[in-house]
Amino acid sequence: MSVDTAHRTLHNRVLAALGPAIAAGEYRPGHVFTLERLERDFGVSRTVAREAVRVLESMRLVVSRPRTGVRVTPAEDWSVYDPQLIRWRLAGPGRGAQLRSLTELRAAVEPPAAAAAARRAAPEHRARLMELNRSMAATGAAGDLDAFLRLDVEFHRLILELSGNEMFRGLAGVVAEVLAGRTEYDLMPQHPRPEALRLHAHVASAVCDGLPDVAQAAMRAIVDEVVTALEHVDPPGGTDPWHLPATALGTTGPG
Amino acid sequence: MSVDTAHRTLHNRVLAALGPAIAAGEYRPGHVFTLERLERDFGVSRTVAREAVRVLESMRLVVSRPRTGVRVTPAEDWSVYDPQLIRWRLAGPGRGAQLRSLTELRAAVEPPAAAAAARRAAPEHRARLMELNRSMAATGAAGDLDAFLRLDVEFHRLILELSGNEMFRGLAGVVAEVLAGRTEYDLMPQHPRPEALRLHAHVASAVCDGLPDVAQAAMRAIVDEVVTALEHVDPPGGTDPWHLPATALGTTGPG
DNA sequence: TCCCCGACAATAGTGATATCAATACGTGCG
DNA sequence: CGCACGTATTGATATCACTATTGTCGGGGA
Repeated sequence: MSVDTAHRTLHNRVLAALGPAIAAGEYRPGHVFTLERLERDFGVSRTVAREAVRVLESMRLVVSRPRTGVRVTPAEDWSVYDPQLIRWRLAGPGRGAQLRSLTELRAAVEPPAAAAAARRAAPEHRARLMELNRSMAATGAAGDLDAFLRLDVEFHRLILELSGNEMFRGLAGVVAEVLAGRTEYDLMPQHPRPEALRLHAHVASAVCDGLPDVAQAAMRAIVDEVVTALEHVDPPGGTDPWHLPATALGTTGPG
Repeated sequence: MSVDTAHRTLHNRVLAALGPAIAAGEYRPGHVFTLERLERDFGVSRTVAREAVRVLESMRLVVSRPRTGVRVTPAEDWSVYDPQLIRWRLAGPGRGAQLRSLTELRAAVEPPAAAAAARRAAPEHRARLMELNRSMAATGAAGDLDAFLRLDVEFHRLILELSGNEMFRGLAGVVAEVLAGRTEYDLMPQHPRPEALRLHAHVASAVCDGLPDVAQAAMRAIVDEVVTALEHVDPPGGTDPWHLPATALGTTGPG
């Protein structure tokens, strides 16, 4: 999207270099930068360096203290819900772990979100779900995976939005990233599995008809399938499934 | 907590004034500040004003553009998971809505987190749960609500940490705020309800014994009770339950 | 006459630099 | 062992030049 605006300013460019490096763990917790060092390394003024540090500080990646410098914070203190940090981690070596934890988060949130949507969504918005589902079926049958992904993302985003809960809605971007990550790593079959499509249809119609329990159960079936598939190919402590070829994984349906 | 560190720097003080005001909706989306205006209003230098704006920008409360100024963003674009923003909203008129949406989020996440804890927690950490639960029972019986709240918070925090999912763990602070908000507004009885305490015990022992389904069900009972109590006293579009006297609400157990 | 488009100028953020103040860490002395 | 002082580093200010954006104005075409 707004890649240009993201790098429009100098401090954003510093951030785009420093943030991912810290997020990737290239600097141990406790590592200390000095502003002067940042100025030299990035060839920027003190003003710019400090602005970058302020943003990093606001996501708790670093703390800045007089006489000490800018100290890297232990990862457990980071603001793990910061969209920018999520993106940085998804772009780095932590991608697998990040996608796994985000997938579990999805699995937790989307079923209740579907239930809430069935309970609270405005009537005029519910039909859009059915429409989306029809488009998904058509695009899936045609084998247009790109278009299908867009529709799948849109479907899940709409559920989260219709839930009427701003915290649920706030995860729309995360869900989009996870879905994109799945297809990117070939965890998606060439043609979406019919069963998964049917489950999406169930969610849509249950929300339309105002049946929270049905919507929740159908959505839970969707996300649980994704989670168990992930666990199955990735026993705790095992290798990173996102870096294995698709054939070794057994593809799963749309989520 | 670190109130001093939060206000240690000038830009943090500007932030502490501007952030809550924007979060409270005192400035309409589209409202424009100029840096010069901020300098004058807060009596700070341009550097400080800019640093504050950078942080606000990183939580997407504002966008800063040349020739335009610093424009307030529509609320639906805000980074609603930013801990600072959550705190600001909890401190303002949006407190009720914020607590409600956070409670629903809790209800979604904590049961799967309990299941994950039962599946993955390190053996040496599980006993601590039982210990905490015993303390809760003792403190609850003694009627020490403050100490009980601390233990309750600690209990739920531990579950989220033992889940082994960093996104779940990242909600520990949120859960603490919600629990504190509940007691603060007298939604808690003088003595915790025995049934709720028993449910907490069930969660603890199920996690200890590695029974994900039991842990999840018990935790779901805990949080569902809270959510339904909340819905019962606050039909959609109704008045704000957090501002009503406790007697009108019917108190509920620890959560 | 109206509308569209390009150029220009006003405006506010962006970036750089110099300088001083405040602070906290470490050392060494009492 | 504790306190004070030196100093390194951030915190804050002032001021400059640069740049991007937008609104406007004028010209030309429909």
